[in-house]
Amino acid sequence: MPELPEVETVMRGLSARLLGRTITHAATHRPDMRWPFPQGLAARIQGSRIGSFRRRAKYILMRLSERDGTADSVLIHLGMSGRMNIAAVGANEIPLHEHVTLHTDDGWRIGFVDPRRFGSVDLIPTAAEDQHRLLQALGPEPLGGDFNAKHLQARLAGRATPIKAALLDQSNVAGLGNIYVCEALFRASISPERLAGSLTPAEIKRLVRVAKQTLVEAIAAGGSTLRDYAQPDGELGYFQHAFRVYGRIGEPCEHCPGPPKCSGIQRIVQSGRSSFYCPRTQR
DNA sequence: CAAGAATCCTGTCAGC
DNA sequence: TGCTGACAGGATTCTT
Repeated sequence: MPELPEVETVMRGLSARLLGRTITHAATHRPDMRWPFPQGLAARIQGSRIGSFRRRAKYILMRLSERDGTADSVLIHLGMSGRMNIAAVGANEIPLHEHVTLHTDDGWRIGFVDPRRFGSVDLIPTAAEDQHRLLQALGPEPLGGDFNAKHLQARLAGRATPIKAALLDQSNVAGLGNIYVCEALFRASISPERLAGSLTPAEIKRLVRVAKQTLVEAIAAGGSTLRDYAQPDGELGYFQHAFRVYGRIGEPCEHCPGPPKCSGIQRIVQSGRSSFYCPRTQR
């Protein structure tokens, strides 16, 4: 899925096109994705003006202007394969795997496409956004000041789980996914198999620094384009060209001579997910 | 409680 | 070509 940099990029794309527009028509094309859509979703957002956008972890919050004394936010998660298509209003047929469609007063059609349907859409009161069950247990934003060595140290202390899994745990830090955890661990020269509680203060400090750095660079690149991710306007992110270990099995890492002197980047499976790392430089 | 596995779903690609 | 199995950016829920 889209991890934090991709979600941030999608949110910026939506914001550029939709801010201040009115939703003239909304429709759902099935009753659910990861979870059932809230009752009357389409009818409840139809006629609303889009006031602002916010990202929290890998969630997008589209805030609607006040109606009948309360303001609601549309909570969107892109799951693994979710995409937002923005196009000029054209043919009437619904593209394959488009589950929600919005139309704006200035003639744009926004389609939420998600083949695997791990994504979700909910409608919640803006005033209670962070109390939502999906947001309530999230850890700090990785790019915020609250994600620092002291915080991470406290969260990792005594933990017997691999650091890889600890960083994917959204209650420790919210927004890192498989790619950026692999990349951050490489940059910090820490093996994904190290037990979380065994990291030294110096390593934790380094990890926090390079994780932020990786995300900042990825956002600047417009995210990473793998199979099916694209920005709302169809632009492709290009951070995938900057991957140092992700998907690069057998290649030498940037510090190593590579085969035959060194077997290069390896792939292992940890809690069902691929970890890519260099066993020689990551200890 | 904590850690790991199973689960939801579809598409794509490698190998035979 | 067509079939099969592995794998994919996530995160909850179920087992041990």
